[in-house]
Formats: sequence, structure tokens, C-alpha cells
Amino acid sequence: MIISKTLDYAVRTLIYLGKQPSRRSILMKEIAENQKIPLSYLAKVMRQLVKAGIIFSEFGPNGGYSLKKMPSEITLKQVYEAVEGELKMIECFDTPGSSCVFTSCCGQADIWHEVEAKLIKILENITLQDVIERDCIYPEKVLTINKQNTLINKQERKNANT
Amino acid sequence: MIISKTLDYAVRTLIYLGKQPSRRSILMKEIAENQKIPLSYLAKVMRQLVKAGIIFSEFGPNGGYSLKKMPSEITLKQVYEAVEGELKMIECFDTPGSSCVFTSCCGQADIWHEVEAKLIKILENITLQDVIERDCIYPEKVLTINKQNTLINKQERKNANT
DNA sequence: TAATTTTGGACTTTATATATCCACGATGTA
DNA sequence: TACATCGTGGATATATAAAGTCCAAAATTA
Ligand code: SF4
Ligand code: SF4
Repeated sequence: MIISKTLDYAVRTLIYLGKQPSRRSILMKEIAENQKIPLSYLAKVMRQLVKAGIIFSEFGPNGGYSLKKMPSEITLKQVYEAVEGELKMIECFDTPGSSCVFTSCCGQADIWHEVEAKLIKILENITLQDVIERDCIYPEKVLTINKQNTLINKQERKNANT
Repeated sequence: MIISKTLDYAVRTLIYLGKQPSRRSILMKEIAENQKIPLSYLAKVMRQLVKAGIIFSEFGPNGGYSLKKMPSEITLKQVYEAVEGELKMIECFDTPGSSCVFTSCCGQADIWHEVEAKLIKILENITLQDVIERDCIYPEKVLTINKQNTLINKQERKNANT
């Protein structure tokens, strides 16, 4: 019942991205160095975050990562499930592979399900924005993007440069 | 963030003990067979429950285990901590050995601490009584003991037999 | 004393989390 | 096109923790 190192890495990465004053892409290498995360392991975590639709990745020179949503739209539940898979307190229910002989008659499973539901609700109500605001080094310029801009990125930078 | 097998064993054991109509001692072997738990592993779990003051153990013939408190006085938090140790979401705080470079400046730790506090509160508000009542085979006679009797056990049985 | 049952700890096995590696695919620049 | 940059994907290794086993010692009863 403890936050894994992997999840810690993921949250720190998102904090780092969320704190960027502009939406430029950040190199994985920069994150790894700044956050003291093994680069080759971070690569894996990043992939999971991309796959979950939380961050945005770009190849090649000037490539890197950026948030795909506003910090206030990213919940801890999303981040948790991006790296750990679906949040389940106990495996016996909703799990095809499991085969506990007591499944059909167990008060415990019910109870854990209720706890699970409450925990999920808690995590759904905490956003990356909340986490960043709690950070002691709170940047003056926090990333705030219009929903319309969510998918613009390199293009934006290109236009800005001309 | 999943209930370990060990905790599942512990709760099932307590349900089994709590369902006993009288306060007689139950053999570890009986629990292991009834609950399909490896005997030699269960032995370890029982020790932890004894150590935590949740159950009562007696040596020798007619020995075995029984609840030390009423089901309504045993919370899931107690059971959790009996087998898993103190419930902590994240290690960086309150842990002397830990040495995260960000400890002094991390919004994440704060947040997890809040989640931890909420989760603990939830687990403190669920008792073994609640779990047993949720069980589909709810015994007519549920174990209910006066607080005064908490420590009487074998003596009780002896008197009853004469 | 002998039988019974828990206790304590050392030990092994198995599973999971964490970390590493390298060849490949996508992109930008010249 | 050629080349440098940077993320992707999967295979593999290592470390750590969970789960399970075993046996001799201690406590109790008869
Ligand atoms: S005993 Fe109950 S809670 Fe435990 S695995 Fe079986 S069904 Fe689930
Ligand atoms: S980064 Fe923050 S939450 Fe993570 S271990 Fe360090 S202090 Fe704790």
C-alpha cells in the first residue's frame, strides 16, 4: 500500500513539466538529470504516460515531452493507473484469472471494494495543479493552456519564432 | 496498492474466529484447513496477530486461538498494521533511513500524506463486525463478549465444564 | 513423563519492482 | 540524400520483497 518508486518518478516528471513557463518540449535527458531518475528507466515511464494520453512526445531535434492536458485536468488517479494499471484493492473480483474458493461468499471482498471506491474518489479529486501548488518552489508562471491549444505545439513554436 | 495475500489470510482468520458461537480456542490447524491457508505460513500470521494484541493464544492440548477483543472493537487499520507494519503511503517522510534529495521541497509528499490520513480514517471506521455482517453465511450466534471477559478464557471453559 | 500445540528464527522459493541495453523508427537540417 | 537527434519497443538482467517451508525449543495438559 505504498507509492512505488515508479509512480514517484511519474509524478515528479509531471510536476517538472507542469512547472515549465511555456509549452516547449523538454528532453527526457533534462528531466532525468534534474530529477535524478535513471534515464533508461525514465524512458519506460514516459512511454506509459504518453500511452495514457497524459503527455505528448515529439521525435527528432527540438523534440521531447510536454503535457497534453492542463495540470488541473490531470488527476492522480490517471497518473496512478498510467503506471500501475487499473487501481484494484483486491484481485479476487473482476479478475478472470483469479479463482478464490470463497469468491461467491466473502464479506471481505465487499468491504475492500468499498474502500477501493472511496480511495479512487479521493485520487480523482486531486489534480497535478494541486500537487504543483503544494510544492515549495512555486513558479510565478505556471503552465496554463487553452483547451484549443492542447494539440498545437511545435507549430506554435515555429510561428512564435518567425 | 493491493491487499496482500498475507492480509487476506489475516482477515479470513479473524472472520473465522469471530464467527465462532462461543469463545473456545480454535486450533491453527483447523483454521488452515477450513480457510485453505498453508499451515506453516499461517503460523507466522497468527504470531503477528497475537503480537498486535488482536488474538489470544494458548499452548498445549485444548490450546489454540481466540479473539482478544470483540469484533466490533477490531478495526481494519489494526489488522492491516498487525501484518504490514505502520500504514505509510510514502517512505520519504517519517523514515530515518530515507534520503530523497527533494524531501525538503516536495509537493508530492504533502499530497500523499493527506491521502494517507484519509485512508487511515476509512480503515479505522471499519470493524471486523462490519466484515462479518457482510459475509453471506452470517451465523445466528455471533461472538459477543463483555469487556470484562476479555482475558478469561480457559478458566471460563473449565468452570463451564464442572 | 509423554503428548500436544504454539513459538521463534533460519531458510528457500517465487514473484515483482527496478534498472539496463541496444537496435529501430520518426523527425529536422543541410 | 545524408546525417544527427531523440523517442520507441522489447529483451534482458538485477535487486528486493512476498510467500512458503522447516525444525527444534518452550509452554501446557494429563
Ligand atoms: S477470501 Fe474473499 S477477499 Fe480473499 S480472495 Fe477470496 S473472495 Fe477475495
Ligand atoms: S520526491 Fe517527494 S514524494 Fe518523492 S520521495 Fe522525494 S520527497 Fe518523497
